[in-house]
Amino acid sequence: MILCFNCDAETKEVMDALLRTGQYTDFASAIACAIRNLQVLHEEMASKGAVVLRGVEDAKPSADREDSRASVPARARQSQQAPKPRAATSTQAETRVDTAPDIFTLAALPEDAPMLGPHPEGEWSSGAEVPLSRWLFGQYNRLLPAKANCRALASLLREMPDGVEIKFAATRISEQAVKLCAYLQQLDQLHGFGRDDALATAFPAPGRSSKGVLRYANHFVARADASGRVSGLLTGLKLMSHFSKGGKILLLLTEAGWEFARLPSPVFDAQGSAGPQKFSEEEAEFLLGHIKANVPPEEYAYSSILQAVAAGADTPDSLGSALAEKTPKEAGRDLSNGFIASQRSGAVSRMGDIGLLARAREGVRVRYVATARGEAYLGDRE
DNA sequence: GGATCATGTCTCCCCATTCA
DNA sequence: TGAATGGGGAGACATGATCC
Repeated sequence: MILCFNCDAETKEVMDALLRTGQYTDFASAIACAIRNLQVLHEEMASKGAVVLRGVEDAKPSADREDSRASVPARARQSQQAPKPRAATSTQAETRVDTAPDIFTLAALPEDAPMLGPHPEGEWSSGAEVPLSRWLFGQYNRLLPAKANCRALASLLREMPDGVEIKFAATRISEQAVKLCAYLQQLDQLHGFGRDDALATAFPAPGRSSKGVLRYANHFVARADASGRVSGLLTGLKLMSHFSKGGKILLLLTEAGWEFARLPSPVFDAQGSAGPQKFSEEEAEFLLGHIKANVPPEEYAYSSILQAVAAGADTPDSLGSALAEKTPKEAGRDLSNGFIASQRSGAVSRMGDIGLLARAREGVRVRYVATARGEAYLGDRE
């Protein structure tokens, strides 16, 4: 895109000086950076009434500083040393976020329900046996982003009550998700969460390639293909609905998406004291009930995996083989082992988030174990 | 400290579609 | 009709955890 604007000699000299620092490749990158900074200033001023610039030392997590260690529980102190944070970068080192960004908090939601979209018609009826290739895409590997994005979409609907344009929503929410990731990484470090439990998994890490942000936008918020077909985690879980108007695709929450967004979150609403739970009991029960009633592919995935595990297919390889053998085949399609592993791993991780299945590590090997909730889920179905 | 395993994330290739 | 583009999917690579 090409934009033109008038600029006086003094401003031109400032831009030349910025380019001479070597930190910007051209005028466009310097201007883009300036506009982003202006946006941050506006948001900070709107929400907090002031902007505080801090040095890198000040920006380190307080738990790392000697004077605040006494207030950190012993278990958490030990665990701070155990897990290594994801690839540290200069940007990450300077990022300190005490709370979830406003857009993900309960306070950002409209008081009354926004206009909601109809429950999307699905291809599969309740109780259908869904081929592995038609389950939710395995790279939708966590459910916490679904909560975050329902909140964020509800927040955007306050400003745009007639529907949020899909590209705007994807861009805006994924940018905010980078800040959320920084906050969640801090919580992971504080609580000593390893890979299986990390809250920040699936969110785009700050300071890394913009492709991670794009991936988050496409996979976890929404994207439309050339034919206008919308995909993504929220669509797959029927928490979001969409419609076309004036050549644009607009997004709305479904009733389930709105209800899910409204439930208090132990992660996003804790204001710096978030505990180790991803979902409250109420959130987990709500999501599970919604999936059982309204999302046949996910319901079938959960029950197939729980049945296979109960029958002894409780390792990654044996579970993959069992699923490939026992789930229906899609005509004219052979699945590679890699794709089966991706589908299996994604579904198992989502089940872990909702408390149906746990990974038990025995040395380097993993066994899948149904939790009490998982056994109850299977019992209810049979 | 190297090897191994499981999983998460990123990149690239192939193919279908669109455009000139 | 060939070039350009975009998306889906598979594989590559990175990371964390553990064993020996």
